[in-house]
Amino acid sequence: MHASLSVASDPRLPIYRQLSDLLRSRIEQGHWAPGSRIPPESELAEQTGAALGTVRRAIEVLVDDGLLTRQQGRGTFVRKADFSNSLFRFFRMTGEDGALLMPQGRILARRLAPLPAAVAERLSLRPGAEGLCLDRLRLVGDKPALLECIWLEAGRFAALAELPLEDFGDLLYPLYERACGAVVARATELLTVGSAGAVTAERLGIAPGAAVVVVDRLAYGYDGRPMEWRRSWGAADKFAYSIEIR
Amino acid sequence: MHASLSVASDPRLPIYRQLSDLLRSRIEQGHWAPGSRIPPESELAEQTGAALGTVRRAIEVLVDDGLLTRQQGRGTFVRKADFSNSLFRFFRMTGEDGALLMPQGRILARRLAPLPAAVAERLSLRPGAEGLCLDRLRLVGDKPALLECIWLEAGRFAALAELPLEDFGDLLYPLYERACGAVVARATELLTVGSAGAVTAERLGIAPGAAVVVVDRLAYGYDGRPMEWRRSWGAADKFAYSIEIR
DNA sequence: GTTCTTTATTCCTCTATAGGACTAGAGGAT
DNA sequence: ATCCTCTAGTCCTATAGAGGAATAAAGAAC
Repeated sequence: MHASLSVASDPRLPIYRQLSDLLRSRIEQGHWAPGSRIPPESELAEQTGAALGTVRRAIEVLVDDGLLTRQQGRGTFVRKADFSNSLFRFFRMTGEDGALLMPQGRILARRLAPLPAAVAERLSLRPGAEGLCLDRLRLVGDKPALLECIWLEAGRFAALAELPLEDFGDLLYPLYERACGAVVARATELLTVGSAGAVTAERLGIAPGAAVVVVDRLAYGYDGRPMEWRRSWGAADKFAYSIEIR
Repeated sequence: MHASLSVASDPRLPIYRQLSDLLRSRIEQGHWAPGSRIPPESELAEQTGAALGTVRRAIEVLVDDGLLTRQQGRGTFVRKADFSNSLFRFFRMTGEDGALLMPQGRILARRLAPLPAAVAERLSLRPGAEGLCLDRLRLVGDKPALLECIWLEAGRFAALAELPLEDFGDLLYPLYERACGAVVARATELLTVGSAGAVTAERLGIAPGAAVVVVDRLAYGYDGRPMEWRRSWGAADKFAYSIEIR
């Protein structure tokens, strides 16, 4: 327990809680990089003075929270978020034959502009701060599937303002990491239903006024701070989402 | 471990897994009723010959699965599912002042009829088996919010075919339990978007052809068998659903 | 009668320890 | 080269036991 544990946690909390808070802060502050292995349980136990079982319990909390993954015989790793299939979470995007198709991403427009007030607030930036806005179309098998409007902080993502549009590739989050050192840890999404405006409809290849599902996403880094805000539109007739409740 | 554990589980599995399988089967077979307390950990440990920590681990599995809840100082209980706020999971249903309102349920129609093939399949019943169908309107503050079409197996829910429509009350699942001894343990839901037909639109008080969110729900009992199928329609402009992803 | 104390029961936290299972890599046998 | 064996490192399973915390109910004190 002692020295290393007294960092910030409430000492009235159980040791395993204090320990998991400690590990969590190490991860959030980038002390352990995403994808890397954290020290073995035995070492953590020795360092912190807690019993092995207590360390395991602390790690379990973070595994349940999705921050760590364990692999027997290999170690415990800081989890890298994987959004590669997030398109398929809500939309049925298969070809005529039912086969899964790799979605493509195409940047339609890019511009620097002051962040809209609502976006700035969600990104925890001051209103009017400079932002980078990307209009993006995602295609599945050459058919438009999703239209996206993405806002980023201009300063942190300056590299993207210069990059040729052809070099953006099909996935943005790996690009953020490569070009700007920004790693997405988690995101929240809000789903609503609306109707397509003229431009949206044209780009998606649907009738103006047709129902669309709108997904607002706020993506956070490992430091817990919001990083990207995006709004996506998809044809409602392609939408399907299943959940388990109890 | 021994005697009591050898029931069905694969003996190559860890003891805590075998134990959780055993407890699960006890619950699913109604050996321990929903809401009731299961024997204390110490007693289970003694009965099964496993160590206390192993029993706790087994119970933990079922707690994570939502079958049990623990209460320090009181005991461990078979969880009763609570669907009372499931309406609010997907729809913003507040009054003009933003206050939450208690939803009402009103049965519009009831009839005995052969189950449609698709419904019979989902309920694991033979096609053409006799079913009980309920058309139900859910209101929030006197305004129509959700239209539901519910299918049940006629035999098991015979009591509902006789009950005066006024006596159904606002919540169905407690009624199933009172009148038919059928307890809902969990459910799966599938969300899609469609447009309102003439009848649906009229009953929901929206324009014909307006977008609606369709929720198909299949509810299961503690024995793991499907019990009720229902399809709900709600105005799409009231729909909002948020999730956390990582 | 109300309030406080005590006690029994139950789940929770933590320690300590031992052996098993899985992975990766080094080194030897064929 | 390929396959096998061995070893070290790591997480996983299981045991035993001590004391803490929350609950509920019985009994004592006022």
